[in-house]
Amino acid sequence: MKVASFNINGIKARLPALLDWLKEAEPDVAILQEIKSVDEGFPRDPIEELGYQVETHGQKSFNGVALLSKLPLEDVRRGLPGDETDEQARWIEATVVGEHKALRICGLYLPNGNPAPGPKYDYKLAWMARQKARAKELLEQEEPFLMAGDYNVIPQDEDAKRPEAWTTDALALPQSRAAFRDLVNLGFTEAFRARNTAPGHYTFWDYQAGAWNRDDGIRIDHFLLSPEAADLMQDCGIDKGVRGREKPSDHVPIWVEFAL
DNA sequence: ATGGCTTCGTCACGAAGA
Repeated sequence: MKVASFNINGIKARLPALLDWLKEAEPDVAILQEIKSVDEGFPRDPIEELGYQVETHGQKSFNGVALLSKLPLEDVRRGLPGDETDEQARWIEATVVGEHKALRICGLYLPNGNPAPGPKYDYKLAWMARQKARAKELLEQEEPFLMAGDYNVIPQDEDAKRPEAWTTDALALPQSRAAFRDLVNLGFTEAFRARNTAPGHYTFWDYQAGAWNRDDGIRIDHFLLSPEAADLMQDCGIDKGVRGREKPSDHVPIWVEFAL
């Protein structure tokens, strides 16, 4: 079973690029972030025509996450628990039922947090604390589960082409990195780094300043796997080439193949 | 050396992203 995550930066602007990628990458499950659409405005039809069940958690203009699956999705849950006043659509969960086992999937779009310090950074750290609480609950099930998406965290210096440019940024501040480590250290496997320790692998290149042409990227999209999911991982990767296409998102897809 | 863009919503530009 191939599970992929892709921050598409607007479903309306990205529909052709998304459909092209789905047809060629053929993920069984695609976790989308920044759909920037309300649920009613999401173009379900062309995606359903490719054989996907579509579950969205959207809002107007900003944020918004979605799950696409060729296998049945059960127990869909929208929103990150822990703060009833939080109106930002950044979290969606569902269980995908495979041939032999089920996999709980959490799709997330973690707050950017800039400028830091400030209220947006406080929101980011509070959101990460809520994510940690939810992760603990799910780990206690001792079943395969994963949390994937745009974490808006550069875990280490080797995850940026120019780490010195990010030292005061919310994506790389020590507190952000500590919160990410704290989460991983609950017992998760960070899929990409479990298989590849080399620098120079990125998932985001800014639209500005010719970042793509200079390969001036950062690695901020991640898969965290529970022990039971990590045992099933067969391969993972980054679809870097997608960034060089017509009208691309500023992120590229990442994926994990499971023996499921 | 520096700055360079793209999206959405609503209607020419502001806000947000990272």
